[in-house]
Amino acid sequence: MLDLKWILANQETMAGYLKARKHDFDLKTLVELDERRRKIIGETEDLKAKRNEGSRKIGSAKNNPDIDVNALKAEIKAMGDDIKNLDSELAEIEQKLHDCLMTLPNKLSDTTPIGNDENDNPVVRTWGEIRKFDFEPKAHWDIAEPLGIMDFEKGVMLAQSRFTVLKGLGARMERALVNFMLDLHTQKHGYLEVEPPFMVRSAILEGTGQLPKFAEDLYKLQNDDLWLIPTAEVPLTNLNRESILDEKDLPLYYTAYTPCFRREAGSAGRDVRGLMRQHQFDKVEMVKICTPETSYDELEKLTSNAEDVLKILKLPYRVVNLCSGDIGFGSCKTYDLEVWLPSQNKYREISSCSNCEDFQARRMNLRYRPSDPDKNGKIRFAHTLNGSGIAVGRTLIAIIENYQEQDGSVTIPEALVPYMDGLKKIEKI
RNA sequence: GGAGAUGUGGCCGAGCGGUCGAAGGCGGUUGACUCGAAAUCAUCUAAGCGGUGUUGUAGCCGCUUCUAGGGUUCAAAUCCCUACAUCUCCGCCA
Repeated sequence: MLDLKWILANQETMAGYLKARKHDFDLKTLVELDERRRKIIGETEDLKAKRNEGSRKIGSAKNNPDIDVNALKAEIKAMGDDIKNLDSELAEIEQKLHDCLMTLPNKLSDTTPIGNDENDNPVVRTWGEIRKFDFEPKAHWDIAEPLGIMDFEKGVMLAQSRFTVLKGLGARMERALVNFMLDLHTQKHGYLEVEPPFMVRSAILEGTGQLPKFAEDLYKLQNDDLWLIPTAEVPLTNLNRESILDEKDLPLYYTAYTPCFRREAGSAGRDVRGLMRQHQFDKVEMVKICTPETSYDELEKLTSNAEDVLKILKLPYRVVNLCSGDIGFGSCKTYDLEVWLPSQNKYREISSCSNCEDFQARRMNLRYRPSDPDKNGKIRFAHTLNGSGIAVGRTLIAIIENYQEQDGSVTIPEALVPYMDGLKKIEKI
């Protein structure tokens, strides 16, 4: 959510952002709603001021028998209906205004390039040597199934398509990757490990921006106001919602491993084979809460924290800066990390690191008290950032494909060996 | 699931129909003392919205907010109802 006052004062800028995002939005309605709102506030507040004054008079009439209390009561009571009507009209308008604001996307950073789609995302940097195979590299499903570490049919049998069963060393490596990533972020990068609920209330999803606009992407429980989380960003960012933090306690760094649940509505036909696009997948997430002054530096650090995972695993990747047409609803600036997949002969997204500035903080009323009262004594909204650190299933894919051998075995990356009980290779038994 | 108690500002905690946006304490601010620090003393210290005003964010006026949503009343933190949460006891359960 953006500051209504800011939007009204910068309508052209906002319209520019919307155009760059290719996002339809009727700013005029917003302006009109606000005008009506102010008008009614003026009327209702005048009436209330009169009412309060009258009530105060009655209160003081105890020691002043000259005042006709009954007449005053009748007079004030008569105003009650008007106030009630105006208040309910106001509530209706404010609800509409709020609904409207909640569907408005975030601003854009000056450093977010203008573009139409993923083809316009500039590459910021590339890391690692792409391995030259002296055989035709296979797709991960053609390697994993014969090894007995992934079972796609069983996933479908138990649930539906886009579910997979990991078995044996496949399941083991998934768990090893989670531990490796969490250890890295907690021990080397200074994050606090968190295990949050995997289900959250609607208001929590509104806080991070998944609701109200993207309900069709989420799994909702039938009998409760609870949804399965699509990412740990949701519970982590909301951890400090509706509170006022002290600047001296910032920045806050959180990391969590959680499964993520996504309906993948609208992605029918894409990545239907393999582990690439699942309804349920594991992810280690990083979230930061910080001051506006530091949030872009924190984004660089956050991104490099995610890159470290790939560097240590020696997986070639590149970093792209998402353009205005590709960036997410709630983000001002996003770096995507794309890992090299030999079978597809291209880079594929494995992490997404975003600075949401105060967009989410406004939605969840997450604020902080600046420590320097001379400069910025007022309570301000914090900035929030999130990034995958990183998607575990896709890391498994990347390892299997990049570390595959001609005989169908998979070498285990050196850094992961200690997490695999010293095992160096996954082979056919 | 059953019974009872509780839910107040950044935090703790009083208040139980009007003069309460709310005592007191902690924390924080500024000043005094000090070479400096600690201690002590004094001072200020809730947020949102609307208006006015300065135009870079002061001040002033008003409205709202004491878990949330309803209700009673001229008037509610205070009374009533509902929901949610916390604590205690019982039941159930991993």
